[in-house]
Amino acid sequence: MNYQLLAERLLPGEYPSLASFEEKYPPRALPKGAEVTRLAPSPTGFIHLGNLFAAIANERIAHRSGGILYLRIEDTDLKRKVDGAVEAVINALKYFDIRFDEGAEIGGDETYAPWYQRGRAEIYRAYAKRLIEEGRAYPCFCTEEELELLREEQTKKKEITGYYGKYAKCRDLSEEEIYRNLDAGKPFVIRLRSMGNPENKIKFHDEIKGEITVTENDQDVVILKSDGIPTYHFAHAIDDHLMRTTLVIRGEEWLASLPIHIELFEALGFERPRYGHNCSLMKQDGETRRKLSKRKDPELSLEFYRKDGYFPRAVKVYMLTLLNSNFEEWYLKNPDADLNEFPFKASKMSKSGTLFDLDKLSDISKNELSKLSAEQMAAFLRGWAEEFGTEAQRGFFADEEKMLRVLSLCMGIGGKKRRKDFTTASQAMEFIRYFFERPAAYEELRTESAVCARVLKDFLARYRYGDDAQAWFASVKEIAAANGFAAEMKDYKANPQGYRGSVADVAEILRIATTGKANTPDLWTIQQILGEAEVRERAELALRDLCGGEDK
RNA sequence: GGCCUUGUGGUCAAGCGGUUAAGACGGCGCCCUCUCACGGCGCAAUCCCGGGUUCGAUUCCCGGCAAGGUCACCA
Repeated sequence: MNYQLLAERLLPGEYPSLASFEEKYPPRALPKGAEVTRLAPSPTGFIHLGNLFAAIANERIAHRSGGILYLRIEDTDLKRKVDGAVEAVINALKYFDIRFDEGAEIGGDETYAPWYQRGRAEIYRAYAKRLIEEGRAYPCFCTEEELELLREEQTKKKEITGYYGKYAKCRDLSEEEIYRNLDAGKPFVIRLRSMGNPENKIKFHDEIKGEITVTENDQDVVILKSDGIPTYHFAHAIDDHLMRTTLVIRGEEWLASLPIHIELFEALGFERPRYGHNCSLMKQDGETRRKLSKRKDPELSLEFYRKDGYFPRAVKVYMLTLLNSNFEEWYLKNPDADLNEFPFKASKMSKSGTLFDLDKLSDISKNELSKLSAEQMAAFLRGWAEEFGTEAQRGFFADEEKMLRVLSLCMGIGGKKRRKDFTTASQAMEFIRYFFERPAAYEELRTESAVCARVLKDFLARYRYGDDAQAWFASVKEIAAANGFAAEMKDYKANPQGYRGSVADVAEILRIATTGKANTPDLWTIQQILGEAEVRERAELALRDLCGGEDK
């Protein structure tokens, strides 16, 4: 068979020589050891935790080594295209401090452009043409229906499904048959003529998993679809070679197609990049666990974290602790270090799927947020409120000075110990709400309401706004004593039967009256922030609404 | 079903022939001048199973089992 002629018939016209591509996209002039990594999403615009997970690994490895991280868009499937998706991806990642050096919509060095695969059609076809000329690729005229039938037949016979060996009908079509089909105008795809044998096992070094064995590929995979656009596999081999990628960190789901890629690189005569296949994020689903799915699991979406107001650095720290097992220890020792100083290593990446743990994330969030100054916290909350908060919540920021005092109190700024009350912006806004709105409801009291009423009346009679914390608490003790409560905790503990309760119960009454809640930071400070008139007002209100206005 | 990967407390995990089998999150208990938060102390809880190899296996080998991934003209 004259492959030369066939190639010309299949992909007519002049294509740039393969050598010219090598020239146009030369090896990168980077210092030794510098890694070139990439992110290659399809333009659905949906970027999720799994993407972020891989993105952080790629970014860290590239930049730790003095290399390059670039963004390539795999838009070979039109069905997946969504407008504005690329910008969405870039912005979402920027939020987590992941920046590209070059790539689609990035600017930077354009030597290796175009970054959209649709813009590289000529390149793929040129290589496909060469493969046809060499007899390593051939046209296939099978329809999708035929392939479907084949699959059913194979399944029924319990044989391996796919287009290979004796099942590859078009692999050995005669020259005559090929041209007859072509003349009839039948659509065709280009398939690789695989030379592999699945009996052969290949040892392979994976940067994350270590030594693994893979089976040789024997599938005559499609490399060019009937519209002349390459499949992922073919585009991957060509792009990562021409863009001079040194290390491909990608999801574990690609491990199964590694044999195809190995054969493709070999057929094309390219040196392979190194690979690292990282585990996926899992979720507990009843008895079993499964890969986080974008349809079922809202927490997979990055949007979920933005809406809830998770602090970006916290999410990043959490990802890092999952990504590198020694990160947590390092971070404990260097709590204030720049995250980029951590010596990230692909070999420290986990081999097995990890269950996503919201509790852990919350804990990290509390710690991260507690490191902020009141000003930083206010800025973070305001940013969140402007985008996701209610009108009322935005109103909290009207009095900036008050907001700063509130945050300082809730974060323990100025005290001996930092408080850690906040996990997310939405939770924090709810937490500080009583500073800005009167209680709409009261948490349950341990003390009967008639007694509460007396305590509140006493409080109203004795409250002096000018009292310092000590004097204030002394008067709370007096109120306690006057109403049959133990003024000293020790006394109460020594003789619980002898009292109606302790000063703690009295404090609870006052706390719930002024905030509606049983648990808050220091009450005296809260009252200082609220102001005398407001404190009295709330006590009166509580007397009426909480205690039914009971007198005596 | 074939192939590949993975199997240490509830979760993330150190460990890589001899350890009281780290640490973190979560849970529980106690302490900490009024609650909460913070902090401190403590408790419970783990080497998937079965065979080998070895004086000795969580660690090495084999075989099971389980979980996950993948088998498209999607990436």
